[in-house]
Amino acid sequence: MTNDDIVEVLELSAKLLELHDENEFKIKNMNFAVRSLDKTTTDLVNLPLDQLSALQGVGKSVAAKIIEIRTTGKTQELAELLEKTPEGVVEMFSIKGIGPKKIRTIWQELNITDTRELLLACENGEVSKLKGFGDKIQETIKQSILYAQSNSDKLRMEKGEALGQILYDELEKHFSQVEIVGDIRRKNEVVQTIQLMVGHDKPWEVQRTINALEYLQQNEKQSSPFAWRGLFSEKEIPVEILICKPELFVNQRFIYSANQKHLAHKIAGKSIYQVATQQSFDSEEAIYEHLKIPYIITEMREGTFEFDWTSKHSNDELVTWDSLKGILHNHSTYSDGKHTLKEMATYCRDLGFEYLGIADHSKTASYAGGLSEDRIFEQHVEIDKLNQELAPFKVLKGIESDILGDGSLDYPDHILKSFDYIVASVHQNLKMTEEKAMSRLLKAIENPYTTILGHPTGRILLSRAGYPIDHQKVIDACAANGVVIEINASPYRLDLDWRWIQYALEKNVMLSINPDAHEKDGYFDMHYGVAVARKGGLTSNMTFNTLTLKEIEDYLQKRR
DNA sequence: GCCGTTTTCGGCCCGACTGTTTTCAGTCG
Repeated sequence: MTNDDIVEVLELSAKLLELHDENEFKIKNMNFAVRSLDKTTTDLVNLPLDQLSALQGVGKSVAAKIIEIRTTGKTQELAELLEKTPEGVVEMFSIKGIGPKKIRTIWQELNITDTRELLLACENGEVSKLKGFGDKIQETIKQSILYAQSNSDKLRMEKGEALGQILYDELEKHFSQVEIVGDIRRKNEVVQTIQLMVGHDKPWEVQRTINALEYLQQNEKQSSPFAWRGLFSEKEIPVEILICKPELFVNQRFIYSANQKHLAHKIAGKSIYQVATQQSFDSEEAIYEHLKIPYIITEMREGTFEFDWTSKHSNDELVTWDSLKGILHNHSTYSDGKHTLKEMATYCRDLGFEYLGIADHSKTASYAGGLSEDRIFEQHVEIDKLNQELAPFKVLKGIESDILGDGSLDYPDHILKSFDYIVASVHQNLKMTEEKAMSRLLKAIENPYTTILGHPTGRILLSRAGYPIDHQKVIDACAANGVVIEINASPYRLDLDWRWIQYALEKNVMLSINPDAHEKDGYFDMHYGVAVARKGGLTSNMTFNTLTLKEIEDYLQKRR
C-alpha cells in the first residue's frame, strides 16, 4: 500500500459521487483533499488519525476513509458507489472530453452502460441530440473510444517491463536459459506483446510450469508445443513464451528480439534471418561478426537506420546514464512538485550530478501552481543561497514557460531575462490543427529566450495522440535558432519520438534527456529517456545534459 | 466535507477554453 493507492481510491470516490449528483461542495472538498494528498511527501500509510486530519483538506471524514483504505484496501462508501454503477459506466471516466456530469446524462437519458453501446450511439447520432451535447462532443467521444480501443491491449514500456520481469523471475526459478525478447528487449516505447524465450529440452515441462501460473490464461488454439500463447488475465495483455532447444537458444533469442525488417535486411545477398537460421552461434556478437558488419545493439534492431548508423559511428559514442552530467527540467514545491527545491537539489547532487536545472511551471499554468513574478523572485533568492551552500554543485534558474495561444512566452522580457534557461512547452489548448500548432511552436522557437523546446507534440502514450506537427520543420527551426529539443523521459511521453533523433542530429540540433521530475525519484525516468535515445542513435556529444557545468554555463552565457 | 472565523455556520472555487448555448456549464491541464 502506497500514498498513490490511497489517493486513487479517494479520487475514484469523488468522481463517482459527482456521477451520482451528491453535494457539490463535498465533492469539491474531496477533490481538494485528493490534490493535496497527491502532492504530500508525508507517509499516509503510517500516519495516526489525529495527524491525518491535520493535513490540508483532510478532516474527520477523509481521515477515517484513509484509515479504512489502509486496512481494507477500499472504503464502504466506494463499495456502495461501485455497487450502484455499471462497470462500463465507470470505464467511461477514461474517455477524453467528457466528465462525470456528461457521463451521467449519457447513462440516464440514453440508458447506455458501456463504451461499446456509447460508440454505437455516437455513430447513430443519438448522443448529439442530448441537451448540452452537440456534433463536436459526439465526435470527440467517438474518436476517444476508437483511440482507446486500438490501444487497449498495449502497454507503455515501464508497465511492459514490469510484467515481463514477473514472468522472467518465475521462469528463471525453473529453467536456466530464460530471456525477455521482443518489444521489451528492444526498448520500444509501447509494448504490443510480452515475449520471452526459454531454452529447454522438454517443452511440455515449460508449458506445464507456465500453465501453473494463475495470472496467465492460455489460448490453446494459438499455442503449439514450442509456443505458449495467451493473456495476462486481468489486463488482457498478449503474452507469448517461446520454447526452443538449448543449443538454438542464442539464435532464437536473436530472431525474436529483432524487428522483422532488421532480419529481412540483406548482406551479400543473404538476409540476416537466413544467416541466423542456417548455423548455430554462441553469442549475438558472433552473428554480426559472421555477417562482417559492426555489432548492432538490441534496441536499434528495427530495420531502419541502424546499418547506416554503424557504418559511421561506434557503439561507444551512444549516450549512457553515466555520461549525463546534470538534470534539466524539474519541478519543486514552488509549483506542482512534491519535494522542496533543497530536497531536489541535494538528492541530485547525491546521485553524483554536477547541476540541477529547476523549471517550475509558469504563471498561466495556475492549476499547477505556476509561478507569479513575485514567486520567481523568491525562488531566485533561495537558489542563490543554495548555490553558496552546495558549491561546487549548482542549481540553474529555469522555468517551464507555457507557450501561449499566440506562440508567445508567458512573461515579459525583463522576467525572461532573469532565468539561466527556459523550457518552452505547450500545456493548454492541445486541440489544434497542424497549422495552428506549427505557428505556435515556430514562434516559441524563434523567441530568443527559448533554450529548450519541451515535449514537442504533447502526446501521452496510449492515451492522447498529441497535436499534429511537422517534425522536420520544427527541427529545422530549432537548428536555425539554436534551440535544444527535449526528449521528455517520462514513460508517459517519450517525446521527442526517437524516430526523429537522426534527423535532429543531421541538422546539428542537440537533444536534452529531461525527466520532467515532479519528485526526487522522478530523476530515474531518465533511464527510459536514455533507452529510447540509444534506440534512436543519440550520441553523447549531441546530448545537451552531458555537458559539464562549466560547459553548460558557457553555452547559456553565449546564448544570452 | 472542510475551513475559519466576524467561532458551530456560511462560504468554499484556478482560469481558459470549448461547445453549447444565447449566457454559461463542463472539462482540462
